[in-house]
Amino acid sequence: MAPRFLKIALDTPLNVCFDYRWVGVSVTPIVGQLALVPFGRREVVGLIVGISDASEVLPDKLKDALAIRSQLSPLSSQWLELAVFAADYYQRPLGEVALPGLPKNLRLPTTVALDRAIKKLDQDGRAHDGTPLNTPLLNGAQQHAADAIGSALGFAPTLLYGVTGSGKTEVYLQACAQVLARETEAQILILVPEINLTPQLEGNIRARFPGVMLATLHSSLSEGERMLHWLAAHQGKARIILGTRLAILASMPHLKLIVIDEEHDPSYKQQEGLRYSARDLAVWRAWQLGIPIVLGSATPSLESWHHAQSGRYRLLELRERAVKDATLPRVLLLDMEHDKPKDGLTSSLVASLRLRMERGEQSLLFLNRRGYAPVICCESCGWISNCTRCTSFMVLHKPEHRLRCHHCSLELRIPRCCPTCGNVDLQPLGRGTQRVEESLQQLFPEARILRIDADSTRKKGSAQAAFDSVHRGEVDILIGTQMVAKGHDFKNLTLVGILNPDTALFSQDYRASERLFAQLMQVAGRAGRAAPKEGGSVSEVVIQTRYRTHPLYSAVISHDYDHFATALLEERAQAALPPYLFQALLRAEAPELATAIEFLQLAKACIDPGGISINDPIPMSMMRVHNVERAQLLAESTSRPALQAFLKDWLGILRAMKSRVKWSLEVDPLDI
DNA sequence: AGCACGCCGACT
DNA sequence: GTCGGCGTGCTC
Repeated sequence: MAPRFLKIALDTPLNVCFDYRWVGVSVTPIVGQLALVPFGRREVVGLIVGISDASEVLPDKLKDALAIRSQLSPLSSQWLELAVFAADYYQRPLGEVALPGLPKNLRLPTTVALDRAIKKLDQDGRAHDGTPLNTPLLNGAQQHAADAIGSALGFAPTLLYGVTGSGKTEVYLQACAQVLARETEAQILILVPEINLTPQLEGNIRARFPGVMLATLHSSLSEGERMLHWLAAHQGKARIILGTRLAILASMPHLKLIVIDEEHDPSYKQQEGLRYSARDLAVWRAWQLGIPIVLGSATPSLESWHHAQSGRYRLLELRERAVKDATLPRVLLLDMEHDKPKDGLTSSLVASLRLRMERGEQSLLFLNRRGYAPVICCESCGWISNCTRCTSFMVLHKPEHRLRCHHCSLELRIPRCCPTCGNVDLQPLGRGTQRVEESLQQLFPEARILRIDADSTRKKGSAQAAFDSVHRGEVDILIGTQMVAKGHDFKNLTLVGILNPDTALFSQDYRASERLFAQLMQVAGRAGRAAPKEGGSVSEVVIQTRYRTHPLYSAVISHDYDHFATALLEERAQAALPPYLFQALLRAEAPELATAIEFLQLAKACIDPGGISINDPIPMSMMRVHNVERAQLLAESTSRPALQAFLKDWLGILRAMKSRVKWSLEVDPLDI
């Protein structure tokens, strides 16, 4: 038989596919299969994206492919199209999109792990019975939403806007039940921001659908588990796939519904490597497959809200809390100008905490700043603890007796005296969770206080243990960073105190207020999720602020996302900002800022921008990290296709420049 | 990105 | 005399 030529995508930054000869007779290659090939001096696994009788490559350069992974059914043409779309949209090589999403064990020269996983799945003779167990009764709004989602056919994007505690999860589950019942092979993808924060969801799904196989896909799986779960999804055996953003690139041949929980959450955006938005790719995938997709949130992203307002997405609303008699908490603003805080706590907040203590109820204090103090300073000469490698402060971590840079992880012992003037009196400035914990312990010596932040939960499983002890009622006052804001359903929590949100009000970043609002609503939503007890407290959220008249706080007080979002959208429209504008950010880094800026100037000058507006290069807001200096260049257009076409040409030129400067492009950047 | 080759500094 | 620093060049 004449040799066949395989076009293979490999995981390299080179923006091309590579041709190989296939001379095997017993195996006929198929597009979508994986193949082991020699590449330079190594052997790697690539994806067959084309097969033909001829190759443009000179015959003496061509090598033979070594093996085809024929025990694995080919990835579908639709999955391939998804990878091609993502590669084009984010301007990355196809192989860099298609291959890193596969389990590492699939990309090894040996197939033992694959063969083992296949065997294990073959032995699983589950009935695939989608009948739900113990389905709770929904309220009217929930039932309407579940029916609307569950019965939708074709591409039907829905924004499920439901206040915190309104029972969105139950709506998803009952919509899932309808889809599973209707189509015997249907698969459902449920995306969550971080799997660790929603361990109860996995349990809920298993309990509800004991007859169907559930596969989870997230970054903390072991390689063996990842292989097994990915394969279960690929073979169609897993009918519910629960995962984080990376799961959007899984192979699910019978995908019939996509659910994106907390769709506004920034963790759907990958912040390194291929900087994709799992939410956006999910919408594309639903469109491609012609299936319904639900985006759920109490504080939808402005992008999604905009689509709902314009009618592109269907809007479904849940305005009531699902638990009978549970109401949204009362929100109060504590004016720090009049009630001067001592150790970061106003007297009113302290009184509220005391009240909860007396009634045996739990309180939560939210401060989005870990460590003891964000900086220490010398009062006599003005020295402050700057990081020597970054444009940032070294944060005081008192328990460890260390100064730590949160950007490059540089650690120093706390200096005995000022490095410039020798003064021994170094003072912590500002406060983080550790310092608040210390003050609370002095204020309430008898209280059981627990701090939850990235530092207190470094060990694997310790976050879960901490949350469990809160649920068991072993904690009176919980203090934490945004880790405590999401998802948790604390039944006995009646007070949420928000310590220092003002800094985000006047940020340079135009998305800061959208994020702050979402965060405040989220953490406020931890309070009052159960019906109030006889003689118990009314659930309250208290916000310590110096700007009590700020419209953002007015919106939080009235739980009024609609008006707030509409006002923000109006501002964005007037200022010509996303979602009315599309952006791409070119970043460059070098030992010296000037080198990075120079490169970006060259990048700006090397092309006729046409209708695209290219700003001037500027240093990044965190200019230096780990002794690398960084700058950025923003390209904008009101037309997404125009921007896409421009980027394709631009990247071609930039790649051809072969500059020594390290650069990268981000499409639809979140942080500018 | 890997992984080689290649040409200059301090060490068993 | 070697080990090893990272510049630069290539991968069907």
